[in-house]
Amino acid sequence: MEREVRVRFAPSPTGPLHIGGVRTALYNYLLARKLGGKMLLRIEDTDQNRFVPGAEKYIMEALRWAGIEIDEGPEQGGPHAPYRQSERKPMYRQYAQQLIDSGHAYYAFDTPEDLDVMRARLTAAKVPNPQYNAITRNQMRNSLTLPEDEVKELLATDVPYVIRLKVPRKEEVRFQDLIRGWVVVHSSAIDDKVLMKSDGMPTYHLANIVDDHLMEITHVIRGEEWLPSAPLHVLLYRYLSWESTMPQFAHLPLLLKPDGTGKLSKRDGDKLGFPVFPLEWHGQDAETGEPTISSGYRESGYLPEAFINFLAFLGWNPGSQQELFTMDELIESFSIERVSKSPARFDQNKVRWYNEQYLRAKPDTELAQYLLAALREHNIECSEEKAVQIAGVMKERVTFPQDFWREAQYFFQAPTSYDEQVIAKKWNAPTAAALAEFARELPASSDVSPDGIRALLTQVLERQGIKIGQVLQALRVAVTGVTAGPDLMATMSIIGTAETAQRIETAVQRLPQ
RNA sequence: GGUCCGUUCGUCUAGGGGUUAGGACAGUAGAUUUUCAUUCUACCAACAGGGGUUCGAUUCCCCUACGGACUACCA
Repeated sequence: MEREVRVRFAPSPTGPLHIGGVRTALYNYLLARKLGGKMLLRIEDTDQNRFVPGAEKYIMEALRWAGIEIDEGPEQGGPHAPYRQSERKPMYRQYAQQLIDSGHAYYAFDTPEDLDVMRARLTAAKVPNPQYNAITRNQMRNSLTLPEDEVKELLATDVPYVIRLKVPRKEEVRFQDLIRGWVVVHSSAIDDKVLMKSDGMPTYHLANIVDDHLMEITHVIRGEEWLPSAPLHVLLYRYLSWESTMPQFAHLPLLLKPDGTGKLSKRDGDKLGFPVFPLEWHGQDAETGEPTISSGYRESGYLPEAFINFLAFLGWNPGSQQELFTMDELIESFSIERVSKSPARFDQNKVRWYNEQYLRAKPDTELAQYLLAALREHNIECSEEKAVQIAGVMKERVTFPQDFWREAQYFFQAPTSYDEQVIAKKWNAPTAAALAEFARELPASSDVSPDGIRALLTQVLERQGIKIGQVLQALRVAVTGVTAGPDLMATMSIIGTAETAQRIETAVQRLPQ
């Protein structure tokens, strides 16, 4: 019987999610939806030392903003609750015990100092890969080397100990990665990983295998940084006798810093010149403890659709020439086989381009709301109708929602200064005279449409014997103060004939001829 | 150092034993526009190197180089 597809996104709440994490979540989500399965969110908080308050909430909010819906998780619950590993603590012990009973794991009583000494000794002896393994475990203090009685005694006391996996000395471990094909690693390259820490918490390796099994996960889609430890996970499935239902693995290519040196990390914050986080993050400096703010895509004005579309294409493509995809289209077209193997760099230009595309596709009435919100903040009255008109003429010229207000202020405020270059070149007595006459007649004009205003202007200029091209730049600067903007006739029409006339008169008075 | 993964225009990528190696972003030029932007058109620009296999390799294999990940009682 075909198993229901179940995938999980399993972040550790040690800070904000960065865009690489969002992409991992996205690919998991796309696969789940594509195959009619379930998307789980599991919080991997087994390291109590690295707990960061607010991180879990941030992760959930970021996913929600991005449009990645969770079917089972800490918030929504589900048949395999709880979905926080710290709350599942009692469940892991028995599996570690099972491994000990079957001879695949053992107790180790070495102190951190013992381990340091061991590593130092191996390094001094020029051992290529100092690790706790099939060879070195014989020289350490563990249930393999100590007499049985002593082990029992130690366990009965409160001497701290860990449980380690007994990795075979010589064995090829292989698995098939959905993206990379067969991956083979020799067991000698894997060390005797700690499964249970001395604080009673499982490590990632144990917890993730146990939870994936219990939660009936069918596909593990995670970052490439997990590739080297995947064989270890295969070994765990085998020793726990779960190999027949072991999930399929897919290791995603990393997201690199734009200069190509190293993977993107959350510590990059704002250092790269673009946000690495979906949402703004309020944290604190690791050394000084000072509060810090890292910018986010949401606050920078990126639309989630654009952000997601861009992110989906970082390491995946549909094989067609289509660039713009809604979430539903992404789901429809997604396949894990088309994820590329090689790492990708973030391209700021392209995210911006995506944002412009999605912004322009929105109806004017919706875009007008961005402007209206900014106007309210500045205590400026504006009818919805007027805001819709402005949005309509401005939409081709903006990248972010906040650009509407920034670029369109002259619709509400008369210019306080005028572009000097245009004035020097285009402002002269005949022009001023013609514009003055235009301004005198404009308020009485019955047709206030762009075409009507144009007709009046043409009429006035004809009387004066001036060509329209000679005065338009001057007129624009007189009305708006700046040289660039949407169609001037439409601009004047939106500003209103009375206000436009007044602005022209002001300019005629103030500017030298 | 060791293990593993990767390498097509500046960037994201398509392709795949015989192609004018395709698209998108960026860049450049032109057209449109009263301006700027948009839009349109064109241009620029890539198979890391060396060996094989083959009639023929950018494509398959090997080596080298380069890049990256991992190498914790972190995930």
